[in-house]
Amino acid sequence: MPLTIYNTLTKKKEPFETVEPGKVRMYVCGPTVYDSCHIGHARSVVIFDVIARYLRATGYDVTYVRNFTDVDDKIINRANQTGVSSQDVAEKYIREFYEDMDALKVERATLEPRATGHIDDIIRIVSRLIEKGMAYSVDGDVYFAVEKFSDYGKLSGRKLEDMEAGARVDVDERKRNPFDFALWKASKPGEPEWDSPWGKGRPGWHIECSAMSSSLLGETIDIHGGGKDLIFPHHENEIAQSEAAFDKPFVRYWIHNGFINIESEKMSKSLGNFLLIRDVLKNTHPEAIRLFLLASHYRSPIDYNDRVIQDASANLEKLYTLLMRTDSILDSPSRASDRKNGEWWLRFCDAMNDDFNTARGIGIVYEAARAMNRMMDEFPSDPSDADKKTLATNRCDLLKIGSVLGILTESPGQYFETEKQKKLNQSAIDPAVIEKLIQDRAEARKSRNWQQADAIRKQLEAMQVILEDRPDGTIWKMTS
RNA sequence: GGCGGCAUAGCCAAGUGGUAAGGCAGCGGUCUGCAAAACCGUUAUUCUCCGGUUCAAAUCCGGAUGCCGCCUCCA
Repeated sequence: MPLTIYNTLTKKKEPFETVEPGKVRMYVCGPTVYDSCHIGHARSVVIFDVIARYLRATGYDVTYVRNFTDVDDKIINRANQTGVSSQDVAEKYIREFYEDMDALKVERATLEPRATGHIDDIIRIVSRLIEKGMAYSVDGDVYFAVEKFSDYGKLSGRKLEDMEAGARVDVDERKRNPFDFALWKASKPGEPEWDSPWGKGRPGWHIECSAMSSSLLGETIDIHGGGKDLIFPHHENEIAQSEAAFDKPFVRYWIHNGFINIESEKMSKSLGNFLLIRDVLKNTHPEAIRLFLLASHYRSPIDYNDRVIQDASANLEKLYTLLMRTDSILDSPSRASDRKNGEWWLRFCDAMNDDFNTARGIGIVYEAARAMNRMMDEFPSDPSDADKKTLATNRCDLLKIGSVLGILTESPGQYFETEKQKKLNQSAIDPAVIEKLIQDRAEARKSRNWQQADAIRKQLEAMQVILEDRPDGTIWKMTS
């Protein structure tokens, strides 16, 4: 099955055909850098990270642009509140964004431009829109005239006449239509500003994306993505600006991800339930967060709560347990060396080709895991080379899928060690005490003193320590 | 008021015309000195409800109920 993508513009799944065969040009709206990133940002960034990885894994040459909007009212407000410059605010949160996304194992985009790096492009487009009569300037501000763009509303499915003028829009006498939006804003004293044909000022919201997208990727691009909330007005306005300026379709496929609720409630500042990525990372493995984010379809709303995070964590552990087991059987755990596309990879691609159905893809991962465990259960104590080869091929598929989802990137040993360490730090139990008890138990077992051995097991259980007796010795894990 | 979405087992979640993936939890079993891990079996005659179309519907159409989102520079 060829790749199909649900296009917000047409409200249908469509076969994916790029402007230039084999090449994908995609642009995803990055953050306005005025505050720390929350779990909702993580969802959007991780989803498009996976989309880019998948397109590359299936042979596309992908140019992925994710911007930073680093000049904006919210940044200026933040700067005024905290008494630092807008640039400092932006720098701080760009730095945080990278810290958070690196921790979540998000790959860097091909290009990560900043709005302030494209002021010339912005001015050029705004001038052009004025020349074409699609925009007008008033007192140093420039507005886009929505009535001049006949397709206005085609993305969000709204009609200007339906949008009850003035209902929830500030009435501004200087605007010809209440939905006209600012392309350029005259600066007030102390605000960031650039010279322009309309006087000193700064870009309005939407225009920076049109500028960066067209200058870095071209006037028609393949994919433009972002959160659902951006459909209106942000993306609607981007279409208006870009298509009015260039007279070409702006974007072929619009992709929008759904939102995250917290305990069934919308995240909002007023409810105080904004979950920052850095806080979630304190207690949850980054790959478990990715697993949680990808376990539902990207357009569905999802709920964040302890239960689903525990599920994701348990599932991740299950997969690393499997990898550890395969590695104990395989002499040299082949990595990308065995590049053959096995059954699991092909089935995974089938799922992903259906509008990036990661939920189904993850289901296939678990099926593969079960099949591999079963295979190993049935192995003789000294498995043949043919057995090992089959296992290695399966393992290779699993890791290849993992490299698209951004999971299973650690060695199992490393994974279990860091998880253990993290839980130990939280529980304040001395590992030396645990090791000592395990030794005592080993001796009790040697002398077949089962009562003593079980007593120690119980004692350790009370300390959140679970024992696992293996042929080559006893290992231990911390619970939750 | 306008636009849109969702409703599948105790929980999470795929499935958009051909007879209900997967995960968690539960129960029974294999393995184990006991466990753990792993595996096997089992758990929705049925997809919010009512009509309709069809040889065939969780899937399409109409209606009802419930929940949610956007229309405020929120991912």
